[in-house]
Order: sequence, then structure tokens, then C-alpha cells
Amino acid sequence: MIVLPEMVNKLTLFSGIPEADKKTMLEAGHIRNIRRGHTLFLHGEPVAYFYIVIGGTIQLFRVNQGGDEKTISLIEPGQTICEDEILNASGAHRLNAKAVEDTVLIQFASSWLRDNARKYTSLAFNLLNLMADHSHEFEVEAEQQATMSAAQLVACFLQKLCVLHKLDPRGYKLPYSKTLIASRLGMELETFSRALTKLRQHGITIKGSRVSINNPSLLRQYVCNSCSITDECPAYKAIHGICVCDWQGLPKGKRD
Amino acid sequence: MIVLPEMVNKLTLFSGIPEADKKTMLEAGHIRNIRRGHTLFLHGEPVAYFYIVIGGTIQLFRVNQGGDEKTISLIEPGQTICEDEILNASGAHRLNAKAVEDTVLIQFASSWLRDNARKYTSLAFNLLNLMADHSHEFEVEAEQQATMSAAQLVACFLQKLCVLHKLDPRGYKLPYSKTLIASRLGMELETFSRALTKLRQHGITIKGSRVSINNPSLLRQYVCNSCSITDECPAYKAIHGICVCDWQGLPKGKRD
DNA sequence: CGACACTTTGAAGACGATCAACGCCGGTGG
DNA sequence: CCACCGGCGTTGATCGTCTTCAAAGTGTCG
Repeated sequence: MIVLPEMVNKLTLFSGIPEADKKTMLEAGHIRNIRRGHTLFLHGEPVAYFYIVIGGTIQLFRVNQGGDEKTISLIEPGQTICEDEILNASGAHRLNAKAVEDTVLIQFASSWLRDNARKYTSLAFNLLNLMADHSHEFEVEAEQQATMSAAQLVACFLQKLCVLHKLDPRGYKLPYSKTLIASRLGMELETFSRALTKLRQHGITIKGSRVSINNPSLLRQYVCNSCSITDECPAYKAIHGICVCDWQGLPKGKRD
Repeated sequence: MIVLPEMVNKLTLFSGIPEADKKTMLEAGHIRNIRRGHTLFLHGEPVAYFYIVIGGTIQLFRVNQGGDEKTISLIEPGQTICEDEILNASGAHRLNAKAVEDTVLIQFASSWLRDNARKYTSLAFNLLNLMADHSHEFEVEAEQQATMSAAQLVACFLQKLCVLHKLDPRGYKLPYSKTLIASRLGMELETFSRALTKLRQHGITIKGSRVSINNPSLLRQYVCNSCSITDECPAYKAIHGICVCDWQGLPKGKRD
């Protein structure tokens, strides 16, 4: 018998399902360990499993013609992988996945997800919720990529890191390599590095992998100015706790 | 009593639901006409309805600080609006929507969607499918935006237009203004215009709103070279019929 | 201590955005 | 019928930002 970590039981994905049923459901899962740098699956392979990350980090990425990786997202403990690919008709992985560090996950046959979503309305609903949130995050990110400068993107990333990982903004360590972060932000390593330099003038200092955000105005809750209706942007706040969409510490199009 | 267009009955969204039940469900809808240029809803307003477009086109867009619009997507007959916002917890619109041309849609109270998804497993499943597809399309688009040059994006757009609207590539009329297309592709009108000029050298001619694609190699079914596994990219083909991800007629980084 | 991965810095070039001017066209009003 | 206007698209010039290539610097782990 497998002892599932307590956190899996508490996932909102399984909320609304009777405890007994949940227990049975989760017993179908198998623990899997992926060594740092090893591959979980590749683009084009058939979609066989649904995964829940328990420890470590999984990188989802594409490889373009030139051979370099573009990171789509980084999956952390408590998050899931492949729900969309399973629920989609295509049947093949659309991304590559590998472990950034030694990673532990639980895997379920993909039919497990489909069958249980059919059986438990709550699960189907939680999945709908999850996917709606994802696609919203994606929209926001796409807009930011298009609108903001490299330095702004980096600043937002560092801020979000604090909020989501509950780090102390006064001084924390980057959880990933700079190369990985640059790839995650869709920029070249050199651009990322130069962005860090610029941020020093705005109260964000980075030495090695040690970050500290000293500009107090970067730490309070933001109110979104870019909304067309009111001064507040509840949608953003609901998801991120902060409203990063209007971080304007670095006006665009201005020389240093 | 409202006479619903036949097409609504055939939507895959409602597949698997008994005809009688479907009929009752759909009778809850109200026809709504939106005049060209008029607004359907604004960012920040509460999410009140689920919409199915029957005729015309709805533009979903954001307005950024500078005041100009960034088009997120163009919704055509047979497509739906707001399913994600309804299934998401936030409760407020995250986008603006207006009619590009005179548009007809059916609207349902947002609770209608939630309740019926709870009642009919098939509907919940079809929604999951739909959203999984959307998020995939989004991923592809985000990648293309990041990878391809303006000219490549335009070429792909024109190609897709042929496929999705079943137009004759030898000569067809742009269904939208160039300003709108440019906004949809995330570029300035000037950039779009210059891209059209470049495409002439590659067998795509545009005069006014008349397009013709003369380069035969741009018309056959594409096989994806950028996949890491095989020569074929079933995921792309499944969705688009063509694999636009490897359109390389215009090598990047080369001067004209 | 040396090897190697990772990061920084510099210089040059490509690309798209922006600003400005102009051309084209359809509509309106005198 | 003509003059004027506004919406829309094109073209040119300039400028900022990011990428690319190249080389040097830093850190870590055997």
C-alpha cells in the first residue's frame, strides 16, 4: 500500500468528493521518482498518465528548429500535469517535460482521470475551474510578454516569486538557475542578465542568486490602473494576490 | 417561442445530450443583436451570460495604458464566449467584447451553463474538451509570436484563413480590415503593411483586400519539422488541418 | 588545482515601434 | 458638380530593444 502525502488529500482538485471515495481513487496512483535532468515525456509520445507533483519541479518546454528550449511553465508541488492533454482529443504530448531537480510525483493512468471526471461531477467541475484559471494566467502572460520590457518582466517575476513561494522580499535565494528563469521569461540569458543590472537603479539588488527588494513601493498590494472601468482589478488580485499588470516602475521607451 | 438556427443544434458542445433535453435546454436562450461597433461587455463588469455566436464576428480585446486595443481573438459563428469566465471563480469579465460587424448571438444566463454542466456529464466533458483545445491553440500562438517574424505570422494567418473559412487560396477577400488583423496578430498596422510587401517575393500577393497565394508549396499539407520526435506533428494537424508551426518560407534573421 | 557549467560584459546588427507625411476613397454639404 | 473631410492604408526615417556572436569572469566540485 502506498502512503500518499497529506497534501494530495487537500488539493482543491479533489474538493467535494466524499473522503472514502477520494481514498479509493487516490490508491490507484503510483509514486514515481525522476532524477534531476531526466525526462518525464517527450513531444509526440502518446499521453499515458496524469501526474501530480509532490516534490521538486518539472519543466514543460518546447524545442524549436534551432535546438534551444523555450520553457512554457514550471510545475511545483501541488500542481498537476497533462490534464489538458488527456481531456483533449489529440492523444499525443504537445510538450516535453523534464525534472529541473530531483522530483517526486504520483501518476495515474489517463483513463483514471477521464473515468473519475465522468463519475464525480465535483471532479469535472474542479477540472473546469483549474483549466479556466490556467487559460487566464496564460492570457495575462501573453499580454505581459507583448507589452512589457525585459526589465519589467523580470521585476514582475521576482515579485511573484516572493508572493507565491512566501519568501522574504528583503532577501531570498533564486529557486532556479538564471538560465532557466530567462527561458521561462522568453528571453535570452544575456538579456536577463542585463535586466538585473538595470533593476539595481530601482531598488532590486541581485548578487549571485541572492535577491533583495528594497523599494517599498514594489512590495505593497498593487491596484490596477490599466482596467477600463475602475481603479481596482479584482480578477488579477484574485489570482495573484498582487496586480502585476500595472507595474510601471520602469517606463517603457526611455533611455537610462 | 424562439426558433434557434439549426447550427446550434449541431454544435459539438451539445453532443451526447438527448435531443429532447437539448431542446429544452436551448429554449432558455435569448437572441440578441449587436450593431457593428457596439459593445457586448466591458472588462470588470460582472459575468452575466454565456454566448453562442450565430452570425457576424465578435472581437475580444484588452485596452492597455496607452489606450490602444490589443485583440485577443475573433469569435465567429458556431463559437462560444465566456465559458471560461463563467467556470472560473472570479466573476468579472477579464476582457472587452464588441461587434466587428452586425452580429447575432444567443445568450444564456451564466448559471444555465453551470447548472447544465452539473446535470449533464456530456456537457461538462464537451466543455473540458473545448477549453483544452483553446489552451492548446493559445500555447501554439504564444510560441509563434515569440519565434516567428512579422512576415511569417502574416503568412500563417493568411493560410489559416483559407483553411478555416474554406476560401479559395487563388484569390479571396480579407474578411476583416487590415487594422483589425494587425491588432489580432499583435503588431502595428505599419508593420503589417510592410509584411505584406515582403510576402510578394514569396508568392503571396495582396492588392487592396484581395489576396492570392500563388506559391504552390504554401498550399499543400505541411509536415512539421520542428517536432523533436518524428517528421509528423499529429497534434497540430489534428487542430488546424495544416501544420503551420514550421512554415519557413522566410528564414529568420536574413536581410532582404 | 583544474575542469566545467554558469554568468557577465561588450559590440554589432536585426527587427519592430513610433512619428510624420502622403495617397486613396467614399460621403456630405454647399 | 465640386470641395472638403475623415477613415484607412502606405511609405519613409529614426530610434530603442532584444538577439547574436565573442570573450572573459565566477563559482563549485571533484
